[in-house]
Amino acid sequence: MSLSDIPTPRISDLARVAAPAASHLDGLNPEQRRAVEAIEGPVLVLAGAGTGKTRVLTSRLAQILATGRARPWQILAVTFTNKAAREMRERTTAMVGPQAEGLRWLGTFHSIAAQILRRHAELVGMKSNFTILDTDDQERLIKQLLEAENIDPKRWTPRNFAGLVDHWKNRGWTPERLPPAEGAHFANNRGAALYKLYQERLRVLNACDFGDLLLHNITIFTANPDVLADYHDRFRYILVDEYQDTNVAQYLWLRLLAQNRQNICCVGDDDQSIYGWRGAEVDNILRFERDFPGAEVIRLERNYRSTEHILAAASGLITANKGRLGKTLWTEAKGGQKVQVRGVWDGEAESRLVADEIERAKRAGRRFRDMAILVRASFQMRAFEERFVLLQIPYTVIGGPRFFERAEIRDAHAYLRLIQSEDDDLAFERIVNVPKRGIGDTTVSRLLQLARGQGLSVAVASRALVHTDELAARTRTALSNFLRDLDRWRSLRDTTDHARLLEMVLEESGYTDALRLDKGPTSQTRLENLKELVQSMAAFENLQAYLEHVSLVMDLDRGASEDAVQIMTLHAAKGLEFPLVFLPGWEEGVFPSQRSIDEKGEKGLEEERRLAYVGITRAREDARITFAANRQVYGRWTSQLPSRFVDELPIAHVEASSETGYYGGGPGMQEPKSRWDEAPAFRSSYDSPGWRRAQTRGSAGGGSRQPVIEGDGRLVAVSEPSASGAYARGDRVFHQKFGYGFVRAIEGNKLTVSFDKAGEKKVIDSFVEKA
DNA sequence: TGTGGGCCTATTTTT
DNA sequence: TAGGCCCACA
Repeated sequence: MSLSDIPTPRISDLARVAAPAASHLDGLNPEQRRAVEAIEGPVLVLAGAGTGKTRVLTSRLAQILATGRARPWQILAVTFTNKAAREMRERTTAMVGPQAEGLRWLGTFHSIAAQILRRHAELVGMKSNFTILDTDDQERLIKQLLEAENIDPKRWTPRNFAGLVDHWKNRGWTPERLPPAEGAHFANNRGAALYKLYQERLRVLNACDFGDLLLHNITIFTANPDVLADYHDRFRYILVDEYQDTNVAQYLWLRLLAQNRQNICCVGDDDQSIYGWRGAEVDNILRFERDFPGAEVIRLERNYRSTEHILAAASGLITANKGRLGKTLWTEAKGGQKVQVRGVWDGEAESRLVADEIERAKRAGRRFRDMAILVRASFQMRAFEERFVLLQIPYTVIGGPRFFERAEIRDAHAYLRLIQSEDDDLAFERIVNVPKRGIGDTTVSRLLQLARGQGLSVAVASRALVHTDELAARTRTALSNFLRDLDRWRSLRDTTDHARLLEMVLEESGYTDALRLDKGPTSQTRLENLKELVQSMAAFENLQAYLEHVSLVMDLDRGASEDAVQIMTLHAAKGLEFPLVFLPGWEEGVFPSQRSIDEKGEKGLEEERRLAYVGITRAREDARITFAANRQVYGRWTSQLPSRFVDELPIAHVEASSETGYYGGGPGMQEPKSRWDEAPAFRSSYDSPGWRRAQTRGSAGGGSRQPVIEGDGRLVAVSEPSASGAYARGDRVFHQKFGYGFVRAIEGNKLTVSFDKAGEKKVIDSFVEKA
């Protein structure tokens, strides 16, 4: 949520802001005010998109503090992202002043759970300086485990297993509590045993993964009532953001903490639950009232973001979902632009259209940064990027490979981790031979073996080994040099500034030299990334604090404030808003994603629909949906049907038009129905809802009936044998993609056409028309 | 220890 | 189509 959730202040409001008295209540609408003032007892705030959710949360914090019900450190306020936590802190500070600094239990689920776990680590057999593994470490650890257990890593990938473990932990299942059927999912019923082994390895490494943070908390609370009672005493009020995204483990954690005082306030929107695939349980929000009897449910339905048509279009779409708590958003911003829906010939035409409109909007005075392109999947981004580069439209891709996940950053962190804790085997393995120092895989696996056998960490085992004749002389020297360097760096740790220390390490280890010598195209960027890393460290007190930060805060606030069009996935767009939003790729299979439907059926489809809802509601003034008849996916041309979501938009709030539109795809392809420049032609698509078409397609006989054309226009799979014979050799024809040409040969429904510009191509007859 | 070729796989990803 | 990964080979 952003500042614009707040209704635009009037002059009178501004005057009032100056007065300190209870200003956090000013300008709230009645429902918001109720949500802020209902402090005691369980409260569920159903906050629709753009209804001022963050405002309510922060005002509520302010209210609790202002009424003296609790001191800042007696409030637990949890969010999912660091960004949300930061924003809540900032906005609360703006309301109540420095008092907000004391909100030491305001943070993400994971960071708060980590703090709690550090205090009681010994209760689950860990030391309080445990390492938090990220997914990469996790997968490498699992890989070793699977290798040791002789499990075919091709058939059963580490990633698979990591995913399963994550899923189990999200559901609150420790190895002991894992339902027997679950273990059967991996490596012929060995899942449960492997899970146990994995947890044992973690314990030996004094490490835990993200899922463990919550899970260990739950174990501690359940097994130690006194500890839990201590937190009951401490946390007088609990606030939860984005409650619809909580998984079972988070839910259990919250319930344990809230069970005594019942002062829990959860804010969320069931219609914006889009993380089911990551373990989020919409059920948590749906059954809040059962879990917390006597809970007050408050609906925020007044939207301050979007115009009437946008809101109505989104609301209409989402009504197709079952099992909603139900909200009806309304706004005072009447009128405005209808949601535009356009069909285009292919992905290229789509990017061309969007780029054109962006340029037009820019000329009309809109800033680039006020426009966003929200895609379902990142492969859709490329077409836009290419087009933008060509036209020199500035853009930024939000998300994508993240800073802390880059190899060079992780290498640097591995050095730091190893300096911080000698026992960090994963860090040791990562950089023992990076840069190359002649300690090959053979040596490393021998070290590992030795360490395992003696129950030592690899570093300690190595230390012993360099004094024996076990290793070849050259390897031994290399290893002992490496250990010596490590010792030296470690001895400097407490006296040297940590940023400076990293600089030294990178230089002295030869890491930067190796990069400088590397002629690869990315080495320059990587050096710059490292430089940036060193700079970012300055903000932290010491190495320990820094490392804690990077393991939990995988985002670096990097100034992306230039005026550029924003490209991102729909997921990444949640919580954001833009005056003008483009929603491309509304095609069956792309959006809704085929895979979601295949894997989760109706549930998956509903989540996709919520994603569509999130997409539309990001727009303040203007939402523009497009779908293409043809698209290149993984190098093959496929033809697409318009998304069923297009059909589900209430027609009164939609404006359908087409420039190059070609309603291509399924049965409709049979007759060269050509263009449908006029809206009426488009409307006919509403008469036969997309889903019905999709079903027809699915059941209309074996196999794919979609025409699939190779990149060169060669047909590899045809739909119906269509009305050919309409063409003869020498006919002049027009093709949407290739332009004008003459028919050279006819083979069933395939025409060989010599195009004026594009040369000779084979095309399906229904893709051309007589010129 | 480095490299080239063949093979495989392809959503979404708060921590 | 394209990028990543593994293995074989030098």
